[in-house]
Amino acid sequence: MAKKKQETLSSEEKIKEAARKVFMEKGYAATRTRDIAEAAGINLALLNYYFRSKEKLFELVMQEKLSSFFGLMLPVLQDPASSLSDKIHTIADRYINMLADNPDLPLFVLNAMRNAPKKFVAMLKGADHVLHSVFARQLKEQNPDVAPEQLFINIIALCIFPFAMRPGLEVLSPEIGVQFNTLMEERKKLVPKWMKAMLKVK
Amino acid sequence: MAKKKQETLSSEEKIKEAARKVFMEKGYAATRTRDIAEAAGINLALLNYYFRSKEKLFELVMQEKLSSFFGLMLPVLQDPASSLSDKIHTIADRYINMLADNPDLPLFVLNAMRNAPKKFVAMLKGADHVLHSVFARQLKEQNPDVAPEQLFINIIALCIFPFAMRPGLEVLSPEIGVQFNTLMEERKKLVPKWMKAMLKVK
DNA sequence: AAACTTTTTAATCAAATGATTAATTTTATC
DNA sequence: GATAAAATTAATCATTTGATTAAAAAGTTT
Repeated sequence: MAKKKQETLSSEEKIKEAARKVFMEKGYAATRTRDIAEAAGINLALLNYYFRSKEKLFELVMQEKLSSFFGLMLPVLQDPASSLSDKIHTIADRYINMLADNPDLPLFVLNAMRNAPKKFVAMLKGADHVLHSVFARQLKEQNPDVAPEQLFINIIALCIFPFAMRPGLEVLSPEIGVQFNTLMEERKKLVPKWMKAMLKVK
Repeated sequence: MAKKKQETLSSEEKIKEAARKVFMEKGYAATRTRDIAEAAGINLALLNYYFRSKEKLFELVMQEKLSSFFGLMLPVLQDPASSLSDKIHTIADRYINMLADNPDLPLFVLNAMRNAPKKFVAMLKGADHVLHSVFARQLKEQNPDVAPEQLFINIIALCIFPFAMRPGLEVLSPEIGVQFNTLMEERKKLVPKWMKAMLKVK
């Protein structure tokens, strides 16, 4: 069972796990350190014993989440060996897979970027060359008439936004809610096709 | 001057204005009623005098924002007189215009939908027929091979997501930051073209 | 097993926070 | 201009919340 594993985790790791869960679900401000302690099944004081403060613990989680979020994209953008089509396919496939398992990640990352742009800058030092990446160059080669930024925004938007707006979609159309996973699965093939079609637009 | 107008606002209206501003910038949990009182230039007790509680005031603002956010889209989706192409053009144009003036709106709405799906359901009662709208029917007519939900998601994603991810974009590529407004202006024409191209994808 | 270190706990603190109260000032009504 | 109603204020409450402390328990070393 999953329980067995949890029980054998160290207190430090139990707190981290709980912090990931609660911070992702409620965000920094709405999270109480007591929520985390309770979810972890540990004494509140242990949180400060291991992590000094709520903020430090949050930064740890944020660092992790930003890494897994951008780590999935950045190496692909810079890969000189793969074609543009390959890159688009890989990005769509990876993001849709990952977000199916981490539905709260997009909103968490968007909020983190908005609320702490400075820390965020520091974290992504060295990753700030999207515009001069191999990916951008390949986009430009394929379609010199549209700014590569536009198409970069598009692939990210098409892959990630559906997950961010899922709760809204479920209200606007309950049917979408029940078939959401299927729709996202379809998107793995559709996004590359759509991108290909958009690349032809002048 | 803009000041003149503000000074003549009633206390009630000053509080609402300040609440809009602070809630939009920081979200519900991170906002202190004292922040709002200070921004409004009124005594803290007046907030409760006019609005009973922080939560009631927030719901008022949320109601307003959701209305302006969805009110822009829903009538278009149901318009039997306009063509599919017209609808797409109208939606892109309106959203990009509106979000240029309200950059925090997307994240605010996404968070509101995620955090209070129940209240959100109540608010949008009667607007829950995206899938059976004229727009959805027109999409289906134009391309029976792709679920209309997919293309509905796409136009929303292409228009709204760039604003939600703007802080991230500015870090990933400072150049995008400076030319953001220009890029969004270009998108008014590009989004309809892209949608047209995507509609042909089987 | 004594001495020492690390981990864990219960109790508590100080500051922050949403809300209320009672008094005062301003505005409207007669 | 007196009287009542509405608006505003300063002071205060009760809780919540992040964090600390001092003591106890568990684990390690010699």
